[in-house]
Amino acid sequence: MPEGHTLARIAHGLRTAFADRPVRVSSPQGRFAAEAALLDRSVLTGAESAGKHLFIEFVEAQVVHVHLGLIGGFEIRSGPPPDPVGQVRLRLVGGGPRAAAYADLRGATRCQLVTPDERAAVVARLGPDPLRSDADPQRAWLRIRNRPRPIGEQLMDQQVLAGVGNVYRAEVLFRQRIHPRRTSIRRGQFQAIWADLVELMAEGVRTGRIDTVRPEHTPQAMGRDPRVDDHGGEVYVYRRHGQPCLVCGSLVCTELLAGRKSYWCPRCQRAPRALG
DNA sequence: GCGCCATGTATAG
DNA sequence: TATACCTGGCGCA
Repeated sequence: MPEGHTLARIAHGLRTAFADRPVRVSSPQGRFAAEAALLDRSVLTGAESAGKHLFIEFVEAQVVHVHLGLIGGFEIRSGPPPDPVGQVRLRLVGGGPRAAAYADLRGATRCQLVTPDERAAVVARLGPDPLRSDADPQRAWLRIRNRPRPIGEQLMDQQVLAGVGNVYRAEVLFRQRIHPRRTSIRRGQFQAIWADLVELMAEGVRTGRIDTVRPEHTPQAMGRDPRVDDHGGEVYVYRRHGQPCLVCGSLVCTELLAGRKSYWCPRCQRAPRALG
């Protein structure tokens, strides 16, 4: 379940559980075993996310670069570690006897030791991250303005915006009433998208979920039976293909865009004229 | 139990 | 553009 907010939460969780103390590092599954042995018992100094990337920092500028891909997960729990379940690529165990904690990484597409230069190169390739207070949205806007591609494609491009995935793409475009295949959006529209992402993703970091439905559109507020929506009303269009729009009742559409299913409401998000 | 799909990306053609 | 990779949950027998 990894969009940018998930990685930010993981980074925070790792800092809280392990920072400034030696940790046991292992790879029960084996694919990270040699590197884990090098890091074992060294002090974990920090953890930081950049978009959907995670960097776990150890003493002496040793950094583990993690990318969860589509299906990876990093589970952080308090208490003593149980026997590993499934394919645990990386396990961290720390804390004293009074505050034991462990973290298990599974299914990641990337987990490797990197140099500071390699880390910097990864970050340099990313567009501004709405979760970072020092992000410069102007960089994203210039890129979007100069390359007339569908906005639904641009939002998924990590070189344009870092941390946005398929859920936030669908939801922010719905909230801003912009069709995913619209090209050449106006500056004001981009500013609204950015501001909305800043708010939605920060909320995602706080709650660990993606909730995008405004209070006035919840099933209760609309006088609708909450049970009709199997997502519990937290999203407007994501994965709601063929179901009625929470605002106007039109059936939600879907189409492949940038290799992923894009969702939109045909009435609330007017199609660009070029599409007929 | 099986097959499909998934909040992602890299690489081949 | 298509496919490979990684794991878990779901719908459907």
